[in-house]
Amino acid sequence: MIKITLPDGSIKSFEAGTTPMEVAKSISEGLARNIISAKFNNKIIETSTPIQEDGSLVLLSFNDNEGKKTFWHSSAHLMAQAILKMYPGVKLTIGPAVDNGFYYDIDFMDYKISDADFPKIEKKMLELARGKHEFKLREVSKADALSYYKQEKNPYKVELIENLKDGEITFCNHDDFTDLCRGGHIPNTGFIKAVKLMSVAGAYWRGDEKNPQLTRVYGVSFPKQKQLKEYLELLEEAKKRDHRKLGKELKLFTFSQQVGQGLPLWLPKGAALRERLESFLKKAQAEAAYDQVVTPHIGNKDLYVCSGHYEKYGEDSFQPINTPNEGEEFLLKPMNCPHHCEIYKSESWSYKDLPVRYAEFGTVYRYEQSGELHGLTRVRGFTQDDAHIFCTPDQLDLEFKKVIDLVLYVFNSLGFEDFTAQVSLRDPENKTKYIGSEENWEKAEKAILNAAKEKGLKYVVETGEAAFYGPKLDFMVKDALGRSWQLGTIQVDYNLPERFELEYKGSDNEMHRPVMIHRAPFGSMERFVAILLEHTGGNFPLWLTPEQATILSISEKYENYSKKVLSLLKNHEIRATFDNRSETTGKKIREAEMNKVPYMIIIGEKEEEENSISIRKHGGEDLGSMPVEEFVNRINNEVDASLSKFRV
RNA sequence: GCCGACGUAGCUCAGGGGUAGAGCGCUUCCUUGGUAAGGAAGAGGUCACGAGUUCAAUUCUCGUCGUUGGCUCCA
Repeated sequence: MIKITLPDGSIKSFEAGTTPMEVAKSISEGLARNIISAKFNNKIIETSTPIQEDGSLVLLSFNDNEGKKTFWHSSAHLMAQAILKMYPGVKLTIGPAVDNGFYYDIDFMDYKISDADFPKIEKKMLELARGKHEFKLREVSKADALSYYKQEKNPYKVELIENLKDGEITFCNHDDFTDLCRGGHIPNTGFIKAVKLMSVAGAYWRGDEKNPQLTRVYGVSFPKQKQLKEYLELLEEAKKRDHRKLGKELKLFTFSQQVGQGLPLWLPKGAALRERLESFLKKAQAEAAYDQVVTPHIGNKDLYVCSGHYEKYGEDSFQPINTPNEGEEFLLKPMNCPHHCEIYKSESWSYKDLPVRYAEFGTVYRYEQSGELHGLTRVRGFTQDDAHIFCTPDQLDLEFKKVIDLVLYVFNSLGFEDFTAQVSLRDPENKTKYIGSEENWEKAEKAILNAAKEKGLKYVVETGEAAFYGPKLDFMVKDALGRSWQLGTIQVDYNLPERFELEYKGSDNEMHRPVMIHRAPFGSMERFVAILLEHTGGNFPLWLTPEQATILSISEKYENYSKKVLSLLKNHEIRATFDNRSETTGKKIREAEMNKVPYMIIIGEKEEEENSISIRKHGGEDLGSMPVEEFVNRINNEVDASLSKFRV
């Protein structure tokens, strides 16, 4: 007999060789119908895998993340089977589950495939799925595995097998289909009731561009048709929130081929919104004793040679600007930090002066690969809400915490509630590739971990993910649709102070090297606005939104009174407009709704007589009529409630 | 940069070897209206650009540029 520990802590005895499915049946038939795989001692196994020893067992359904993964991985097998039947001779490579489904990388040889072929592949998959073919995992010897794939003329699988150990190689069969696979499958293909192929894309064998290019087919599948429908609706919703679409509709920004790809043009509304964000942060930074600096958009190439950026990124950057002076070269600024280092160097410092905090909304230019450009989230010219803090190693701890406070303040003010942090530390196995003393790294890593803990951040630690010049803390926010985005970053840097030979005089009358902190709560203004757009769906917080209120007059007769109201609002610094076109009220309301204006002010005969205004909120709520003063107070209160002052 | 898809009016998109359509927007006129589209008329396009095939190309082929989904990259 073996003892199985279930997630609720209960321990049950079973005969050795019992399968997870039998365990499920012993609990309830309903459970047995729903489980699609299992996890035994933290290893994913099939529901039919006999268990031979004591251990803990988790039964997985499609609702569990790991269950989903096995479901999607199994679907990849099914897709491969369908594709192999329709395109005989294609070479399969790998077919894993990913966060939103699965893919299979296939060498299609001479076949061409496009999304027009998807419906018939989907049909074939469902047809095959209905056969309820069991997924059967079996061990094969390395020699047999190799000879099987050599005979199949599949060099990719052969390469994969060559890197595996004999005795650890398993094949998975279902129906007439065989695949190299380590396992973790659903019981049979019949569970797959809905499939949708999403896209084809090129992908290199093993992710290396020197290798042959394969065709990656992405798909998603579900146990119920209804779930597929819901998923597709979610995608539709995401599409509606796409910042590129909203940016166009709300007239925030645009691009022009004439100007150049990846170079955003901010339209008046977008520019004003961005400035509002900037002054919001400037105010907080002033409170936190940052000094604003301004540096030029270009710098002598030697500056970036000194910083090391030229060596590392020069090749892929905008090419140097030459001048009539022989040998003189300038670069478009790819980073603000070298400039700030030079500002630091312009005077001598005592430990009593530190920390020094230089902040700049610095526009930088990077020649991102053309295929990587994407709306405002990946561009070639963007403005960082950059700042560099020069401090003594002893001040690092406190400074880091202060930066976290600032980042949290920014997130709170903008309604990002669901975020996580990632602490990136050194690779303990390979400490030689990092610059800076052991002692300082220890200090910095401890400082970050302490700060994260003390500030109550939800964080994960990634060892080996630190930059060569220092550890860092990145913030990932989730938008309204649960998608994760990296925003703010705080990085410790030992490298630049070294390269620029930055110094301060310590209390011991000796010169010492300061530590630098790079930080950007927004990351970049472009990226941040994009994410904010997707997060809010274009319904910005009142303090930020381009148009807080719009006056809709019932007819031209009320134009004078409307204008009077408009100027009253403007006197109170409320961003209001007046729609005095000769359109019906219904139409004006519809357009204001689509432009996502938070408050609509309706003015007609009644309002003019009463010397009041009627308010409709975005979304349809009728707030009735009120004096202008009351409305002004309402707006101010709402802004104040969402936007607290930053205090250190 | 690489692979696939796409590029038609300011915007969203239909069409298709015989040289172009809708809705919205815009202009003018009528209408003066009460909480998500009032009516009419009009202007607006070398069908991304360049070459090729063809009697004829916006349509087919190739190339370029751009957009887009991925891959690789991201100071």
